[in-house]
Amino acid sequence: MYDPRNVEGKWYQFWEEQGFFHVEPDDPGEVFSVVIPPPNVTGSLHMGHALNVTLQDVLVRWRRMQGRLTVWVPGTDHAGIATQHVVEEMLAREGTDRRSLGREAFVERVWQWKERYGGIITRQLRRLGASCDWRRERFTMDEGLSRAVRQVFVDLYERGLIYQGNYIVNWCPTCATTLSDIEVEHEERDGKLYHIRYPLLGGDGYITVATTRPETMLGDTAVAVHPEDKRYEHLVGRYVVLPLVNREIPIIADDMVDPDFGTGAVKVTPAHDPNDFEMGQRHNLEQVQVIGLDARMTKEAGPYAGMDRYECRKALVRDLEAKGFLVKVEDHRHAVGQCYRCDTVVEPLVSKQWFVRMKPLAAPAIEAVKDGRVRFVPERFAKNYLHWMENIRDWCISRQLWWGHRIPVWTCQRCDHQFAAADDPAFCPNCGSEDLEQDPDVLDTWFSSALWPFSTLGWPEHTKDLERFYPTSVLVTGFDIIYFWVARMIFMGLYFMHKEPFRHVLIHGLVRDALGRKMSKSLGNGVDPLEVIEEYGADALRFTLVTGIAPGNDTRYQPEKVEASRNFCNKIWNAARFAMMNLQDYTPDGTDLRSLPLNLHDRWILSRLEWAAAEINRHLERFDLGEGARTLYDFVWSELCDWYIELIKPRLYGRAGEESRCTAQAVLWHVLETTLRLMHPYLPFLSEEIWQHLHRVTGTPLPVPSVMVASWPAPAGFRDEAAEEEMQALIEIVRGIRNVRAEKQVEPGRQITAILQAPGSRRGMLEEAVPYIQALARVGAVTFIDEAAPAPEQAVAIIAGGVQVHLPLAGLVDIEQEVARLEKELAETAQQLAAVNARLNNEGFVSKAPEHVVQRERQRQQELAEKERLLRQRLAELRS
RNA sequence: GCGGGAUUAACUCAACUGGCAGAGUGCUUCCCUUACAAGGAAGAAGUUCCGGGUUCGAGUCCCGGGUCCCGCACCA
Repeated sequence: MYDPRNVEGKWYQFWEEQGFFHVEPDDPGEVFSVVIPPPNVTGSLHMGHALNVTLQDVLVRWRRMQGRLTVWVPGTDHAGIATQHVVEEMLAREGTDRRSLGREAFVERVWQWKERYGGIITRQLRRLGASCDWRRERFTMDEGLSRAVRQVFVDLYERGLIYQGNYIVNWCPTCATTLSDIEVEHEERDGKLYHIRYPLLGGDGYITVATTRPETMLGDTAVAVHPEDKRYEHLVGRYVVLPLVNREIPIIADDMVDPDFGTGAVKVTPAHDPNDFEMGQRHNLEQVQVIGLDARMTKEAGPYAGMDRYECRKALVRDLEAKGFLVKVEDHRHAVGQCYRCDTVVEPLVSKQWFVRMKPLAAPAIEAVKDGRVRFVPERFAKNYLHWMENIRDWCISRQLWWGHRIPVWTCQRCDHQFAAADDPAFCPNCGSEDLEQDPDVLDTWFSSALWPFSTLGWPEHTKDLERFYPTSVLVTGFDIIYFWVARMIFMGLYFMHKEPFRHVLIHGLVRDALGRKMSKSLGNGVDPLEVIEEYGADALRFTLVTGIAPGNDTRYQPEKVEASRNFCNKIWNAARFAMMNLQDYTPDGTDLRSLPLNLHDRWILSRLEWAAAEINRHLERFDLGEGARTLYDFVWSELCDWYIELIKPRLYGRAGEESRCTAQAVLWHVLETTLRLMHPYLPFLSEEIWQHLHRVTGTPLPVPSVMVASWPAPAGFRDEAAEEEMQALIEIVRGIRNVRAEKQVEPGRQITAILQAPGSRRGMLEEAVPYIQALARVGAVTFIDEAAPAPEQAVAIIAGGVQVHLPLAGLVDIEQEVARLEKELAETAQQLAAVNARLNNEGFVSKAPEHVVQRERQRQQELAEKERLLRQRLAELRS
């Protein structure tokens, strides 16, 4: 039984020590380069990583074997909020917090933490077999990448593409920082719609507004209606008195108001709602901030000051009701924005933040995808990308955190001059003062990861790596970060490198649990890949993750699937053991296999192997890793193991003479060795273990030190259609006999006799195959009779592969049963034949279908007609 | 509201440019046959969600509908 535990670690260490993962930019060859989506330093490997990394590793190992100059750049992301949280929690356990530590000391603690735990995930990637070039490992906060971040910031700042402004942003009160638009998740929730009466100034009536957030009314600075709304036309321009607050605010008309929603009149709170903010700008409305950074009411909220926003809502509604302003409260389902990190309801508020002006950056990034310089696989994701890019808003990049790239902007405390600088400045370039203050905020983590494809290669230095490996060949990532990351890499890459950062984006789905649920900490349904590796091996996990997946689609993790993969590994292991047992006295001597007296099944397996190799290659080219895996599986199990190995057993045991034995050995060696290379991208450890053994056992010097640097199988002209057709017939005959044995319940050990009636075209093949039919179908004597001869008595007839096989089974043959069986088969055959005939008699089909399709149908027609003829003949004999 | 997926054997999923609907698991029967019981042999199992259409031919393309899922959106 194969035990991966004793195998995997050893080979990974060997590969890494031998430097097989590493290449130099000066090395020759067409480039295949990949950058890993950097996992969070705080993270540990989950199934999503495992899938993502396996896909990359399969592609990388395959291309490397193909001879491409292949580099896979690994690294980790500093993950601002997540990492800061982790360290803050640690501090909390120590009974302290970051504020008592102070900024510098806190950042120092985070670095310590990173040094200590940051390596966990990269070690886990090694366990999976990831063939990353670890000498190129980077971290988004290391010196080089920080330099790149500063350079980019300064550049964009100086070109006016980064600006600072007072705008409405998303604020997470728990994380105490702003969030970009995409970091806010909208979730439908049951809420209430409050209808509140706002009295007109002058006391001659009122206007009723509807809101889901009554507490924000304290910050209302207008009421808006649609300009064409007849109901309110006469009120536009008048004022209302804000209840409880007694502020006089105008009634304005704005297109944004939907007359059909609520009462058609909307309260406007420019300081706490993005739409209201815009409306406020259009109408020059005052902003009154009534909710603070701590999600408590500010002093602007008067009597409500200090209350939490939800407490305030309750109190306010009570007061409105008491004073008769509340008209009604309706149930209302609406989307509430929540922080993607901590699920806290986000508070929109106005503050001074840094933004990236997106329109000019987005335009080329849209073009690059539209004209196919960047291709999404599957293509449909391009649509999402384009839609988002085309409707993009400016990107809020400042975060009120301490862990991250600090914004490289300084303000002179003497002359107020503000400037960005790549290097920490000693004095103000304007007035020379040394009294400078740096902006306290840090950048959105995604700002640095947006640079990843070129910053990891050395930018802003003009390195050889950058020149050789950029643009990268393919980016492999999940659909969930297309906006966060992929889109941003594309515009940054185009802007700073003038070239798209990658040619293909391979998108994969989520790994869900066995019930189809998202794996999550709160559900506790996550499966730890490391535990799976411990139990089943990395190869089994890898194979599981890539089998049966289609690009972009989610997959479910089911333990049975890993078992199936583990079994596959074991199957290969046992087949290899068998092969090696029988190859101990064999050493490949470079003889061309074609010069050997090849048997039918030799030619067949060589042909099938070559077909499988071409097929796997084709699937990999198309990023169809799942189909490639399936092809490999089917070839190894259903062809190599089930048939070829069984067929050569008599030969290997010397029953067909020494020459036949040597030939079988030569073919077996070749097929196994080639198959190991074919499987290596999927099953790196197992293939290496066997490949090394195989060479040692057969005393073959290694052509290269490892299968991972061996060459990818290339076509060698072994395709043989005739052999495949004949072998197919032989398989059908063997199966036919086995089937009859099972149906007639012939004892497994009992040998039976077979009498063959075959056309001349099959005669040679069958005569050669006699010993194999005997071995595989447990047949004793095999005799041939003339095609025209009458069928033997008391025999069951099988019509398969264009051949009649008679099995005399005295005592087991019931004529009536036999007639019934053959009639059933005849009916099926006749039906199939009728369908084929109908197709071929159809003028349209013959004239319009491609030649090879018509040809195949003709072939089939012939076979079916022959089968039908033989069945009828046999039935007639039985009935006479 | 707009967009996108999914829908195929009991379960989980494949099926490239339209060309004989396939695997794995499970199920039934038999077998410890000198690589492998994590195995071998044989077998049962399908209205490809429904209804139209295009086509010689549709799981695949088009139109309409059902169910489930996911994005995006300024319904306060």
